[in-house]
Amino acid sequence: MRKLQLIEATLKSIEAHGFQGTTIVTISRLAGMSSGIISHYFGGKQGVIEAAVRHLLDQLKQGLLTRIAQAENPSALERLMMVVETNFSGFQRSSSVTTAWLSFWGQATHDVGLARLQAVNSKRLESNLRFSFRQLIEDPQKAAEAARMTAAMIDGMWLRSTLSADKDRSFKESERLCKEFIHMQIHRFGSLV
Amino acid sequence: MRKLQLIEATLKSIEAHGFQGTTIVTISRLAGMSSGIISHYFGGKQGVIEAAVRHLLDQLKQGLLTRIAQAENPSALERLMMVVETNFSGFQRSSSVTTAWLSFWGQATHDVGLARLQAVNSKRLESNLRFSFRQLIEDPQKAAEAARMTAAMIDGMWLRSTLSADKDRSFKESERLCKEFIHMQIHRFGSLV
Amino acid sequence: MRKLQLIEATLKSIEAHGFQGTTIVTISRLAGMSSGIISHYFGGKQGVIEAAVRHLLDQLKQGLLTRIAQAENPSALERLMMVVETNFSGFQRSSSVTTAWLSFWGQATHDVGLARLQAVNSKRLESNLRFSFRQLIEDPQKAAEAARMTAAMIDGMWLRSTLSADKDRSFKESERLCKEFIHMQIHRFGSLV
Amino acid sequence: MRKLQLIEATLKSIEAHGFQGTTIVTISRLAGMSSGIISHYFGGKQGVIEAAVRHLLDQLKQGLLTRIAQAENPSALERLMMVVETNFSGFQRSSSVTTAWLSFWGQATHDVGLARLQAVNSKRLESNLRFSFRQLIEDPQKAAEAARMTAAMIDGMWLRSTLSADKDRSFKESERLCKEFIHMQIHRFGSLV
DNA sequence: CATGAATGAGAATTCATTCAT
DNA sequence: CATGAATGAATTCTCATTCAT
Repeated sequence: MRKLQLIEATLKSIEAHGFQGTTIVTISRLAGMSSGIISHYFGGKQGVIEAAVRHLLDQLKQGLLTRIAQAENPSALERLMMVVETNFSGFQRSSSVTTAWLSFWGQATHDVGLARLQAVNSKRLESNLRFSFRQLIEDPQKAAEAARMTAAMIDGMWLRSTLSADKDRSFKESERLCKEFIHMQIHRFGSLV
Repeated sequence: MRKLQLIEATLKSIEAHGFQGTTIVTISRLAGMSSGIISHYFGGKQGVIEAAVRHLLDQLKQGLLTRIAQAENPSALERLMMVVETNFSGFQRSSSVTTAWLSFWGQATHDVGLARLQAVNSKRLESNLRFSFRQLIEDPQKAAEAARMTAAMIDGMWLRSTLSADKDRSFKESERLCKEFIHMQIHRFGSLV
Repeated sequence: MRKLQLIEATLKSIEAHGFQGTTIVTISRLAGMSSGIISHYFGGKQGVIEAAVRHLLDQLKQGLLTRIAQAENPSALERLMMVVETNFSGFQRSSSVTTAWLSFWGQATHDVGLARLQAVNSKRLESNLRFSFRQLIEDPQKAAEAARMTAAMIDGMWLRSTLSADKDRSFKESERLCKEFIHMQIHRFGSLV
Repeated sequence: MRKLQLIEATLKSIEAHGFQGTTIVTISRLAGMSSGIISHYFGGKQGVIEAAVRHLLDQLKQGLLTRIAQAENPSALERLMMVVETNFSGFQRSSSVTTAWLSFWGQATHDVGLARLQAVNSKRLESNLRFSFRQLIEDPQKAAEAARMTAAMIDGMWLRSTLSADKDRSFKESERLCKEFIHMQIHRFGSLV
């Protein structure tokens, strides 16, 4: 309840003031609460930041699960498309989220807690892709490679879009190219289709 | 001379203490100089940070130019390989540089100076790739797309390697896969070879 | 409450360390509070300085009002004496106040905020005097001149006393001479008495 | 030579940047010299400030002496007028000088060196006036009082003019009123004319 | 439980002084 | 003699954390 409001206020603050400019006061004011509440609920500033990262990761995970659940018995190819769509969903495109992601990456190298979370997320993306590719590409080696490349393509496209001037257009084009890349992979190596 | 030493100290400090933990004191101490020297040479902390980014961008630019100059009359394909090699060179893999890059990306969204530098760099990579792809792929649309995808692949692979546990292995594999991806593109669309 | 304590500490600090030697630390220490409190209450050092000036001006204004209120239906001449007495009252003679006034004058030429406050105060003294002189001197031109000269006499006497070695004696003598000067004026031009 | 240039630069700097904003760099830049030169010639910042005060006092002293020398055998009344004229001369009205005077007064209470210089100057003005008044007013007590009041009137008028919005007009009027005040004194007490 | 006033350590910046050239 | 690069102490301001109400 209040925790979630504070997490959302944290993302908003990072969007509005940047990671450096985000203080306990900017967060609590955006949440319409007192500054003391953050230490009370999260133990400190560090705590609410980590909680916000966890929230982003969870949104990504839940986004894919929801998509899969809504489709009935999706094919492997459909699942791959869903992975892409999830990573380029409106939520992941939103200013507050993109700015936060970038900041978190920068912090991750010096915060073991964030680093661990980041590693889990990174591996999950690749593993999700590999799972589906394996059903389409016979050679496990080739499937793993396809997953690895697709993961990089998704992250790279997302990164370049986030940092581009015309984000909306760029995100749209990125999603298209990622999907095309997946088809390219299957076309080349696929033998099980 | 002294300016370069301070820039290198800045990168070292970001590696050692993180972007947030980097202060004028950590930088000047690593450079073996007084704290006042930074304001004297760069006008302030902001100044030395921007100078450090410019330095990284310049290293990337010079790295490619040097590579091209050393080869005599490199083919378009060779040039593409050189772009990849430059982005995965030892310098770009070094801890101080990778941590700095990540931090800079995080800052770029709230610092117009850094944002501009980042935009220039991003466009240069894509434009370098497009230039070479155009000599190998007849359809300019396809060549542009190949450049765009390759740029994302390079950035994504670099990002994932930087954040991975076994960076060395990951960087090596990343370079291989990026090159393979270029070949894949030319194999599919190439008609001018 | 706390604001007033800080203002008094500011005056004490200027007395003890001079205007230049007065820092946020000397003020807060004299007030027995933390240094951060000044930014919290006054927005910064500049703020507490301006508040202190306002306080001095207010004391001067209230000093006269109180004096007038205590007397019942004072005559114009009595009011003129009260103006003099107020400007040479114990408060205005106190070290912390005299040092502060001198410093403020020095600052006023380069601080628009202080300059405005100083102008208000200067005009109030002259206008108070003019009001009473008009009831004693028929010619308004002469009354205005008397006010102007008396204001200068008061400021000049106060200034010279403040900077003199034997302040106490000098202030006493100054008050006497200022009053004598007023009588001199009325004796010369007065026609309404 | 160089010393004088630095003193003039000091006054210019106080005019341009205020007393607080005046640094060794602003002074030396205005003098077109290096920053080190000040320590070399005056031993430090404090030194050049004191030298500047001495310069102002000297200008005031010399101003009167020159005026007296130019007139041949001036009468006591003429000498009194000259004292007033000297204190309201163009030099004493100039921005760089007025700002400096005010700053010096503020400093004098916490700098024994400046305090001594200020005392000398203050006494000289009164003593100059007393010398002439004694030739016009028989009662030495009355003559001393006239000198004391005139000195205060001059300082007060100068102070109020310096701090007023329309300095030029105010200085002119001040000079007139000070002279009128002197005549008023002689008219009242004078018996030797 | 929630608030927000108060603390004080830490940061960037300024600047008088020094000293090698 | 003169310079100005380098130093580092001092200052202001920020802000995470604490705690009495």
